[in-house]
Amino acid sequence: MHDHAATHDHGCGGAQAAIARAERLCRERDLQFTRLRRDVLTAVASQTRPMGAYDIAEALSEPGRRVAAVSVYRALDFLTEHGLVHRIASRNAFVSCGHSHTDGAGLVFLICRNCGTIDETTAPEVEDQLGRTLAKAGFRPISRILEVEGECGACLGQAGAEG
Amino acid sequence: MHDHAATHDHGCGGAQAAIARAERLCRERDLQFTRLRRDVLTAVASQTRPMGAYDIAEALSEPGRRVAAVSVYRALDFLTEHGLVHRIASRNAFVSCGHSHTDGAGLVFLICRNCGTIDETTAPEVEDQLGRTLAKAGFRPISRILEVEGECGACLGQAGAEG
DNA sequence: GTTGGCGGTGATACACTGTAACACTCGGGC
DNA sequence: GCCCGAGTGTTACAGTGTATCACCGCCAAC
Repeated sequence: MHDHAATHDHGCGGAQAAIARAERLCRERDLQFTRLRRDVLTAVASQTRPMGAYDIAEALSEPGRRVAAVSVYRALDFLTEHGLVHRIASRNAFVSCGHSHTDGAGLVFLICRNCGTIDETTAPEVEDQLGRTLAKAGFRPISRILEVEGECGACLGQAGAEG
Repeated sequence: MHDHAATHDHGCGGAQAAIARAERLCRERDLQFTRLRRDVLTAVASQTRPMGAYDIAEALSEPGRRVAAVSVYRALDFLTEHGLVHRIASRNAFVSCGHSHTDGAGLVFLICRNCGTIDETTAPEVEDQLGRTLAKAGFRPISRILEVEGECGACLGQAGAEG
């Protein structure tokens, strides 16, 4: 249950890509990509499951370097503000952004109830329909969260093979 | 900001309807609609804005009757389990269900950033599209949350009239 | 070189959100 | 009377997030 490997470009390899993207974005926007922010992003991006702020703080703490949760929150604020990580409201946790758009709009998060892996996709048709529904209701959207909990394809395949 | 009135069937009148619906549902399913559960539902249904569990506990406490948050949580568990109230993940708060379906599927919550009012609607077209997207991704959904933050029609109308 | 401002960080404390565990009450069945 | 189960009261505690202040490093100004 705890050693479920990444199914696509997350995992340890994904962390490097996330870091590279962050470095580029910070250079473009003249932002400081400090060590703490890099470390927090690395920790989050090395997992396919959402990490809590305190988990991150613990993961980053070593003998001789204690990272307080409050520092992690500040780094997460920065990273989420610039679309490098996303907050999963239903879990109070964070995942690295798997895309390169970094605008944070129109995302759908698929959270597997079995293995805990989070998949991040976009669904333009859903966004279109939702936009129409909101317009009809006279509501002007600013941000939205769409999180689906269920069973991912990998777990369904395993269950089918085993059962 | 704090005296914004209900825009439709919420408010003090909505509470009575919610209670009536809850009583009927509990009778049908042979559930206990106890005083605490009724009081919690009344408190939640009398507001158009989502209430935190501790807000509810405070609202229910009087001289001579202290309602602990943990009791409120248990009542909320019961009420959410039977679709009488909904949890707003992005706010860690709860609202009374404005519909009579009580199955909790396919709901969209519209949260006004200005007045804090929550509107609850269904959007079958959005659900259809989302279902197709999930099927294409090989993901079997069990539950989903869809919460939109923005500006409600009432506030947009006021801003337009004032500005 | 020193000073002063500013953004980021460290650290403590605190507020808010949610759960675990246990005792008690109340009603129904034996 | 006794047991039993559901609901509630109570305390304690874990998890999540913010406020506040001090410190540090960098850079610009003097």
